[in-house]
Amino acid sequence: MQLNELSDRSGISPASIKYYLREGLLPAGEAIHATRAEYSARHVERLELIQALRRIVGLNIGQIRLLVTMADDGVPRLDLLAAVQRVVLSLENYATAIGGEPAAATDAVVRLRGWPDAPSDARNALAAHLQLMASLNIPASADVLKTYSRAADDVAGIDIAATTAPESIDKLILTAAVGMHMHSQLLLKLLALAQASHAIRRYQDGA
Amino acid sequence: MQLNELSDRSGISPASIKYYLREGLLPAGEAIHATRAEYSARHVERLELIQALRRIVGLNIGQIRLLVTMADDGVPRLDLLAAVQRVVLSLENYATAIGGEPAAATDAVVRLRGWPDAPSDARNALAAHLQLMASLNIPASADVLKTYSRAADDVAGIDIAATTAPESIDKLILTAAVGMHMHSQLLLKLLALAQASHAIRRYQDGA
DNA sequence: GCCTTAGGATAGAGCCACTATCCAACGGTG
DNA sequence: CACCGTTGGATAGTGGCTCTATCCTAAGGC
Repeated sequence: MQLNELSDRSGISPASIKYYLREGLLPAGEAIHATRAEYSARHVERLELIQALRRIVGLNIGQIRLLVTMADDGVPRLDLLAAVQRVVLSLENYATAIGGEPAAATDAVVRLRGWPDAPSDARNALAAHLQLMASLNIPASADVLKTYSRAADDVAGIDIAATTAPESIDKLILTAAVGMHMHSQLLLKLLALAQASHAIRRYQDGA
Repeated sequence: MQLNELSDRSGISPASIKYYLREGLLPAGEAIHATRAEYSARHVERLELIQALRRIVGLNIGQIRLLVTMADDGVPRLDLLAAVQRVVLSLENYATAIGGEPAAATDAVVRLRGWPDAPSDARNALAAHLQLMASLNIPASADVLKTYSRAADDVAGIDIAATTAPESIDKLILTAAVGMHMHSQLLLKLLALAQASHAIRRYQDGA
């Protein structure tokens, strides 16, 4: 198919498709000659992925490019999933190599939960975040960490089954990213409702 | 103090301060005459609030204006806190009045947790989010909701004590918004680490 | 009474994600 | 065989957002 048909099938304007081509999110079609190129179902799928990552998950062009480049380079799926986690859960804005008290608190959480003692983006991000909280005078007590980490452990335990049946790399990224995003947002919404509920109860009992 | 001193004390450029004045985030100083205005400690505090909401929490100008307008209008603190929750936890992008299955699931969660059966932004957002998930073919099972809501309930239970000692309305907004943001991000980081840990264990056991 | 400076208004910058325009080349159609 | 319409490719423009820089007028201090 040619550009116009690709546009019709994906619902994305030709101008935007050209933009994605320029930005390296969408591989070039097979050039028939100077002014014709043939696109395939793979391009439709890629556009669906791009659309979902933009509109639903809210990633920017650079983040999407990172993911699709990894996919096209054929990096191992675990690395790919780690990258998805990094961009979807905003683990990327944290410098590595945090030391001192936050690192110790992070280690304590890992031991408490019996999680494998391996370095990861998530672990760095957690340590960095604890440091940030401390610097803002919002210390996270051991009690808070205990309760939060138990909650996270419980939730992660039932989440993990979701990453199955990847027909294609693009589909894998799509389901992983969208699923991760929606589940984290679900937890946040529930947290909001729980907070509101506790606040109501508290003010009613107090009044 | 005058504009330049306000700028020095807050670390915000005079141009930006003028911008905040124009946008209605910062009340005008007391006009001495046509070309002089006197600013007070209240303005410094307000600028700190604006800065924190922008840089740390990541709110945009419109969201900040909403909060400070409410504060200046003297709305009840509970309403103010609800508004803070709405913008910090992104409850605002959801239309109200969701019905059908998602609303039923939401009601079930409320009953299960023994939360007060009152309408709220959080409740609407939850129902809307469940609807969105269903439409994306990522249904949230009763099991998921049970585990997630228990986690949220636990976390909210220890969070609620944080909202104390508000010396001023601006400080109340600041601590509430920053605290809410940092705690929700903390939970997300822990969730990321938990997910990564479960994934590692799973792949190690499987391999 | 003059010169520096504050305040206020307006316009511009820089980033992002598109979107519209322009142009040369080619293929289908008559 | 010639021509019109469309395609692909490059480039420039748009709109929203958050500032930032410039300009001008009116005062206060010396």
